[in-house]
Amino acid sequence: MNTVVRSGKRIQPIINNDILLHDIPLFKKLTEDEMFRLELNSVIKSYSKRSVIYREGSRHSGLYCVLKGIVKVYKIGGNGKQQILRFAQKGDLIGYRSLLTNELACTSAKAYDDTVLYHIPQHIVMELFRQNWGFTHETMKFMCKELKESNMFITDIAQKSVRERAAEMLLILKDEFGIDKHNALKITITREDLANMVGTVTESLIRVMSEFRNENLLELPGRKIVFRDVTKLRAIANI
Amino acid sequence: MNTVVRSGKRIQPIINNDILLHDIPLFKKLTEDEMFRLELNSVIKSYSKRSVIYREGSRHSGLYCVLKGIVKVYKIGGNGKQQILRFAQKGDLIGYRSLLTNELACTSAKAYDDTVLYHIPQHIVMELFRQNWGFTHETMKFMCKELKESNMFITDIAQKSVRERAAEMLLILKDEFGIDKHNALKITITREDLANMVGTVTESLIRVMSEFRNENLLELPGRKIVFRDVTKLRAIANI
DNA sequence: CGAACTGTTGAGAGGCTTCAAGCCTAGTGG
DNA sequence: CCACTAGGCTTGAAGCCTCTCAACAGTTCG
Repeated sequence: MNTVVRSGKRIQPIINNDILLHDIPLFKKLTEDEMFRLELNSVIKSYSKRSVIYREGSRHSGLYCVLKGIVKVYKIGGNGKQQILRFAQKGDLIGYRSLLTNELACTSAKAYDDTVLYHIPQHIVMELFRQNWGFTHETMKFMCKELKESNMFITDIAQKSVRERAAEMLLILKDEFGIDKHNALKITITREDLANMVGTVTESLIRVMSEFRNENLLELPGRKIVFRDVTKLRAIANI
Repeated sequence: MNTVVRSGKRIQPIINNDILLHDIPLFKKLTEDEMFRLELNSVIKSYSKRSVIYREGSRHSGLYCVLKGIVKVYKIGGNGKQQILRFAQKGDLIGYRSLLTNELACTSAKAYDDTVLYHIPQHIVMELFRQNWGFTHETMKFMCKELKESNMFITDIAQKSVRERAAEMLLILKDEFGIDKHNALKITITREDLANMVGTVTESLIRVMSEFRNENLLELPGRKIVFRDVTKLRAIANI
């Protein structure tokens, strides 16, 4: 049974049994030997909330896999405004684009929670790609998922109103991060970040959220977002 | 020297020396044997202008590579409006997403010109992926290019004005399809399609184009688009 | 406890869409 | 070859959605 305890260059003492590589579909494709070589060469890095993992325009040679926490992946527009492209969580890959193309990063990534990443150096990833098709295929499927979501998002942002997009984004967050027993979204997100996901300004997003509250679709106690009528939200989102 | 003349199932007589597989970077990665097997199993398909190649929601088992012509890849939004995601031309791949994930197509593709495609059946592509890392890597790099462009486009469409996006899109078309000796865009594109690329309605796009003409940045004789001041356009695009 | 950040609401301006009407042009059929 | 017609192109007017600017309340954290 492989656990990160076997990891060669364990630099952080955070690792415990909550975090197991074999929980992650991608790594299930590896043989015991490959796994051993991987762990011998990879590094587990932890990031405290709000710390930057990499920045647009920087070079980072390797692949990151999220083991724990949430990573915000975003781009800065011409006017300095953030556009959030996705939130990556356990099992998700980040930084693979510049790995494959040897270009500079075209996005930035920031820890949204206290986050633990698995960093695999470029030559190891490339070696695995060469020798293990299952691993490569799994990575390609992940890329496809992102492409599909990008295509959907481009169409939405070009054609839907802020109200529709906001409803849709709330439902996406609900699907990705889940809700607790009180129907409250598990991820805590600021209004500004929600606006930066939806592709609008904070004030507009707040206005729409207030509408949703007045229509009894949401409750908004403090920073929580509680779902009260998912069916109607889905109708508004027009998915 | 491999040419398509060697192709096994040559169903169309269109093939001539203009179209050579070895012109395409992706296929340069294949060995002579792989190339032979590829040509033995693949089909060259031709599509007349405006004919549909595949439709959103359909299943198409295989990979298409554009040999000649231009393919419009788009998505239909909730209101029935097209959002153009990209134009594929010689050497570009289409339809690889559903190939890798075994899902239904999430976009539609239509021949924009008289177009010739190379269709490789799924099992052959998968076989090549397994055995030839160069081929796989080339494909992954292509996917990365699309992801990068998607990320940029999402940020632009969320943050820039129609005027800025229109200028940028014209410059992108100029880079991708080139201009003739009179500085006219080589691709002929309707105002509606331009609007569907930019993510706006036809009327708004036309108004912006008229502005550009009045500011001596463009000439618009008939259906042509002639560039007169690329520098200023670039400034407006705010890249 | 106070500073800095986040959330909220209002008012006003402006960009973009919608609807409507007419012109142009490319392709078709007689 | 020409007339015709459908589809593409263009402009105007009106109104709505969204953004901007501003002020203030609430919250968090050192």
